[in-house]
Amino acid sequence: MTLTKEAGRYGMERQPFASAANVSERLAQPPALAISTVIFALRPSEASGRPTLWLPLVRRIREPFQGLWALPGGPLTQAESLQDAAARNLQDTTGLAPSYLEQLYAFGGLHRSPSQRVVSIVYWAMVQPTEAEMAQESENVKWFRADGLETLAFDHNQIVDYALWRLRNKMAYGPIAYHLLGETFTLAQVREVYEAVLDRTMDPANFRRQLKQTAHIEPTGEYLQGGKHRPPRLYRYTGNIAEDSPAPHPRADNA
Amino acid sequence: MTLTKEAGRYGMERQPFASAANVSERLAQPPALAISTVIFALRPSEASGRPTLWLPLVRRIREPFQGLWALPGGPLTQAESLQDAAARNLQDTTGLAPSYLEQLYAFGGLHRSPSQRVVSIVYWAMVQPTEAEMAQESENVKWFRADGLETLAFDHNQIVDYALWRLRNKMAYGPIAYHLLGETFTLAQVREVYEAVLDRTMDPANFRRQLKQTAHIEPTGEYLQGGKHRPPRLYRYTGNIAEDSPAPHPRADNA
DNA sequence: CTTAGTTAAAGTCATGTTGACTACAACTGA
DNA sequence: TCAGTTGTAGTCAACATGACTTTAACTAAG
Repeated sequence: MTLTKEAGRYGMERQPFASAANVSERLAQPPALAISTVIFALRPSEASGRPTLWLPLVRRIREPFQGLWALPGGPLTQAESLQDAAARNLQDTTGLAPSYLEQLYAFGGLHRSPSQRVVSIVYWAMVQPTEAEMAQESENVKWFRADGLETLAFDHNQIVDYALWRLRNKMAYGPIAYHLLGETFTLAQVREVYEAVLDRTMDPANFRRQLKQTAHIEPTGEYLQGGKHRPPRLYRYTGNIAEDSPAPHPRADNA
Repeated sequence: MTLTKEAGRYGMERQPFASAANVSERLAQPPALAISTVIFALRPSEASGRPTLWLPLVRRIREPFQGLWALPGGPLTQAESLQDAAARNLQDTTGLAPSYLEQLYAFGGLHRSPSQRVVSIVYWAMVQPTEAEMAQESENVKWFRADGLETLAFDHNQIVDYALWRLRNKMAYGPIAYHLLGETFTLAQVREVYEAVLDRTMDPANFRRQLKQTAHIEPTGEYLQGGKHRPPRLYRYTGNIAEDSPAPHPRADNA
């Protein structure tokens, strides 16, 4: 089982190893370090009216990729941790507070940006659709449907795809779905989130049974009024997001 | 559901957001970027003789933390991707080829290093115990048991703990265990890996049944000779590591 | 007031998986 | 030949899952 055989498995490019002698040369021009954030929120689809995934993008106002849409991001400030930087991006872009925030991946390919080499540490977040209704669209900030995106700047299409993949993976287990909803919600709304993200219908009865067993939710005692039919019971999330599994390391960012 | 309430959930530190005006100031002194690798391998325990997890550490030969043990790592070369840099660390340190290599996490706390701020992109790897028997110990490179480590340099204890947590998590599902073994192995050896990493005994009969159903292995037709008892059948791993779930994005590092 | 229509909510049943356990086979060494 | 050990297969109850049925609660039309 040689290295060459193994290399194909995890996509490592074979390449002669640099000698340890030219350390000074390596440090000559360190790569730029950027923080970006993939922000997911729920919005009713124009067509069906059912909730679907959306994310905000910003328009590039300079080269490279001027005019194209890109993930919100920027350089890392000296005074802020990685997670703080991601949260600040989110605040600057949408004006919303993140209901969930987690590191996605560090992208460090050699040719992600045409001129200088850029290493991007990307976070992904979820915001609740309640406050402000995510209204803060402008000339250079716009919300897009998460699936079927047009061509974005840099490798941001791949990054969004990866974030979507991880969102779906985390959704399958763990109670993250609640962070796309408001403070209170009906069980049908939770199911709609699962159906939208995982892209398949689920039996309402079985879904209810499973939720009551595993997830930490409790009825508020109130009911959602205003509908045309029997008003559904409202619930509240009571669990702690830090114990999701598989999940990121709690406080891994703080040191 | 305010930001303050939410902040406690994922451990984000509340902090005034920097204004967008002082971008030039931010770029004045960019953080240093380092690549480190947590390398796991299987070794028989001195006491019980059963296989346990070990990892190689290097001694710091300069300040800060001079004399303490640390994860192998170094700066990022301009010409190599993040994963290549991690693989080079592994090669320089152990001389072994990685059987598995995956990004762990980007650690970017403000005070990880006393003097300059350092952002570390950490990978974790698994090597097979066969070739070279991991013999390459020296004055400044030594193997340690993964549990019960002494105090390491920087925040490397936390990083190792996180890597262990993720290894256990990945082991529970997915067929990564084979990457700690050689090309051929017995089912009992696989079970011993699970027992060592997950730290609990497993029923041999049930373990066999599950493996045959899910994991992709096939008998080689040969048997392991030399034991005192009935010779066990030898197996070979036939699956593709890229389809593990949950897993890192295939080729996320290449762009 | 009655009834049709819709949704919430709970229950039923067959199927598959899991963990604990038993039984048998194969081999070594005394 | 026998005792001891390990590989291998099978059984069984407990449990979770998916598909489905049934009842309850409510609105709106007639």
